[in-house]
Amino acid sequence: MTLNTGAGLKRDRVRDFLLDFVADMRAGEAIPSERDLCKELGVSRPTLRAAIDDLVRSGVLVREHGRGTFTGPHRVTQALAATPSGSFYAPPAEGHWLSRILEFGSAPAGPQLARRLQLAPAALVLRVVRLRVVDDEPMAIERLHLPHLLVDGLVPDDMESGSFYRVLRERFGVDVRSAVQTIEATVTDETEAALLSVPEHFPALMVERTTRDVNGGIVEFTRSIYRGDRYRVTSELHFDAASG
Amino acid sequence: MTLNTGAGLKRDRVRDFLLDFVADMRAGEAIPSERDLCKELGVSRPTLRAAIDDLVRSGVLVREHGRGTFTGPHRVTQALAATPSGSFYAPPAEGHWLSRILEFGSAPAGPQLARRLQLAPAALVLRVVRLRVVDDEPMAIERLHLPHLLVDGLVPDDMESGSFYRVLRERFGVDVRSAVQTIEATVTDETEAALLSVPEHFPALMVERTTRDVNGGIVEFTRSIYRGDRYRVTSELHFDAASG
DNA sequence: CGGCACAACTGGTTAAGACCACTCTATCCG
DNA sequence: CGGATAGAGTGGTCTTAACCAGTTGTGCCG
Repeated sequence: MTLNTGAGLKRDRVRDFLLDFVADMRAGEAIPSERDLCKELGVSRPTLRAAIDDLVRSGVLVREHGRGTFTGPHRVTQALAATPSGSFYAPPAEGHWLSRILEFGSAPAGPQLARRLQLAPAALVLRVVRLRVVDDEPMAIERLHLPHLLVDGLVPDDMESGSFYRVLRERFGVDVRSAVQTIEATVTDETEAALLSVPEHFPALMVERTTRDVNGGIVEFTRSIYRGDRYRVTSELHFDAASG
Repeated sequence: MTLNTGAGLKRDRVRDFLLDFVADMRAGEAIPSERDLCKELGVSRPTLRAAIDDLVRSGVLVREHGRGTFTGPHRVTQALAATPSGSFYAPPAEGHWLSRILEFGSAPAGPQLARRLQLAPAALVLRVVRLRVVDDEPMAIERLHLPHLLVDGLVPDDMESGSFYRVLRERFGVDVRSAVQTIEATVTDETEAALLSVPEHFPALMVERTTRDVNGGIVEFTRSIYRGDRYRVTSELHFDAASG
């Protein structure tokens, strides 16, 4: 167990060594302790930690304070192959989609939300935060905001499974018609990373969506964080003659 | 010039101090040297560097080896406000869009590209790599691949400015009609970071696009990297009665 | 007067060691 | 027998102290 004597930064050589070392381990297995690795590789702990930092950032390793450092729960390459393509609105039937409700309650809109939902700032808004899970793998965090008046009587169970839009239509007579969404690149913050089981600063998509009903009234404003390694957005576009 | 004595990690306090310090500086201005800051703040250099690392990762500061550390060329909040919304196909007329051609040449397709473009692996493919620039700020890296047969005689100048799709139509009789694109979250690698003037591992959108002409033939396969702080994708969606 | 070399910066990397915070386990005491 | 506790092991943070590698300006020498 020794380091390549090749050129390059020591930190990078340590990183590459660890990458090889980890390659034929199963997910979630522990690697040797930092102090042991230092002795075996003949590098200082800061150097070793810098190498591990890289691998933690890229999701290969996961640290647990007081317990050890473990191989990541998944490989990114595997993850990419499993990515469900399709629109955000019609997730593929494959896999067991579930929602874990993290937050459910009403409060006054406040200035920002009031503008987004075109309500008075004092109007009540139902705020729901849910974790979307497919086959026991967290996929996304959705933060939904709906005018409370529109969905009075909605209970958390309504959002645990099945189609929320169907519930809106059948129970509340709200007929969703159109949406404007913006997609942008971001990275996870601490809270999001923990919920999605990915490292902090992991690539992610932030999607903001404003949905309107048939009358043009705003039904919801939703801000979601999707895991970058599990989600891709596919869309088809058509051009008319004037485009260029 | 001294540190808050508040609780929390020293690294975080240094980071917050620098954030304040930088707040009323102009873009591109130099901050004091690391050694000076250490003395003035009473922290060790690794601690200071860890704090600076955070700010470099988030784009607030930019390091230049041998020269110094500078405030980022932009503020993220400013950048978000200036983000051009709209489709990828009709960038707003505002701002001076330019392209810097980085690569321009033909080569055999090879197996992967052949599949993407539905060509024989030995067929020639024109590969163009260009940096899209708006108002002197790099925005995106586009890697285009076109069947060489389709665009024989295309020169780099054709892609420097104006609409590439118009050139295709007027010069080569290629009438672009539809495209399928996928968007996913990623972070910049070393090369991309350098070209886009952002830190490595900066949030970015990767967009893959396959474009077809009126006859259904494949015109191009393009893989682009867009700066996450400068680009957002907005789309409008309409539901029919069956959706849910 | 001009070009080249050196010196004095800058950030970049690595080392060795100390101490803190958290987790787990094994042992001791009730 | 069971629960509390101490200790050993883990990662987390911070310090001091070098040396390496680029950049830039100054001053000497041709």
